[in-house]
Amino acid sequence: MNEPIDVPPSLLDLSTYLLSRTGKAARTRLAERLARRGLRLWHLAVLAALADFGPHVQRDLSVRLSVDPSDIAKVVDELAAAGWVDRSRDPADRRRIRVTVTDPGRTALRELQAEAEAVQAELLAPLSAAERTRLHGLLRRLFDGDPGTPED
Amino acid sequence: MNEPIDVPPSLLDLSTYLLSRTGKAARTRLAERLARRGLRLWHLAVLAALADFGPHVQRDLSVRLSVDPSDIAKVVDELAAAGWVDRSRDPADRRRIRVTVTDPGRTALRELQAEAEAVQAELLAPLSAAERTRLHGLLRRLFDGDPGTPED
DNA sequence: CGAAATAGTGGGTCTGCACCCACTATAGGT
DNA sequence: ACCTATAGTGGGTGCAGACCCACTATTTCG
Repeated sequence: MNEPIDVPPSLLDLSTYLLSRTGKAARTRLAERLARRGLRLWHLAVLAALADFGPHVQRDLSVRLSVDPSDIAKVVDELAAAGWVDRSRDPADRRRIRVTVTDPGRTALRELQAEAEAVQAELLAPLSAAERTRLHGLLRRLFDGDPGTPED
Repeated sequence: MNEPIDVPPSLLDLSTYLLSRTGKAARTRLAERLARRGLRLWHLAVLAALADFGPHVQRDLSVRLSVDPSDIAKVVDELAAAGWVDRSRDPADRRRIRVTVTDPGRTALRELQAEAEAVQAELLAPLSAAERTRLHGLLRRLFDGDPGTPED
C-alpha cells in the first residue's frame, strides 16, 4: 500500500479511477485487519448476514450473498470451527444445514464491525462528519442503483 | 458481477464496505472494457502517466506508479507492441530506456478515457450532475488525504 | 582498471478470488 | 421402488495482482 508519489491527473479526473482506487484502499485495509485474526471478508459478510437476517440454510446464504455454494461451505466451516456459528441439519429436510450465529459469534461480529469502523476513521480522516455522512449517502445510492432524492 | 439480492444492512452501514464494494464494481467494469481491447488497468495508467508528465525512463515510471520495475517492463513492452509508445536508449546513459507516447498512443489514451467515462456514466447513473461533482470532490480528498476545506 | 551500483528483463512464486465438476446424502414425484 | 432433483462438500482450475530473484548490460567510483 505505498501511496504513489504522483498520480497522472488525467486519471484523477475520472471518478471511475478514484472510486476504484479508494475502494481498493478500503478493501485492502479491512482485509489486512481481518487477516490478523485469520479471517477474510466473507467471514464478516456471512456473519453479518446471519445476524441481520437470522439463521439461514447454506443454500440461501449462497444466494443472498451471490457466492458459490461450495465457497460458502468453506467459510461456514471456518466460522463453525471458531464457535461463531452452529450448524444443524434441518430435521424436516436432512439435506439442508441450518446455520445460526452463536453469542460468541455476535460478539465477534461487533469486534469486526469495530475494525471496519477503525478503517473508516483512517480512510475518512480528511472529511468532516457531515461530509462523511454525505459520502455515505452518495455511495449508498450508487450501491443499490437507487435514484433516491436528489438534493440539488 | 451479479448484484446481491439483499445485502446485510449492518454492512451497508459501513462506509468501508460501501467504498470497497462500489470501488470493486468500478474496477471490474473498467477492467472488463479494457480487457475487450486486450488491455489491463496498468496500460491505461502508464499511458496516462506518459501523456501527463511526458517521457519517462522506465525506472521513474515504476517509482511514480509504485509498480515493480519488472512489471513496468512488461506493460511497456505491450504498449510498444501496439505502437503506442516508443522506447529509446538514453544516449547519455545507455542502461536507461526512455519511454514516450506516440500519436497513436495519445489517440488510444483518449479512447480508453472515453471507456472510463462510459463506465462512469453507468455507475453514477443514480446521481445528479451536481452530486457527481460532489462525490468526485469527496473521493478526491480521500484519495490524497488532503483535508481541503471542510464546508460544514 | 576493477569493484560496486544501477536499469532493465525473463521467469518464476504466492495470494485471493471466482468458478466449476464430481460425488454423497437425502428428498420428492409418479 | 425408481428416477430425478437438490443440498452440501472436497478438490480442483484459471486469472490477476503484487512481489521477487537471477542475470545482463552499462555506468560510476575508488
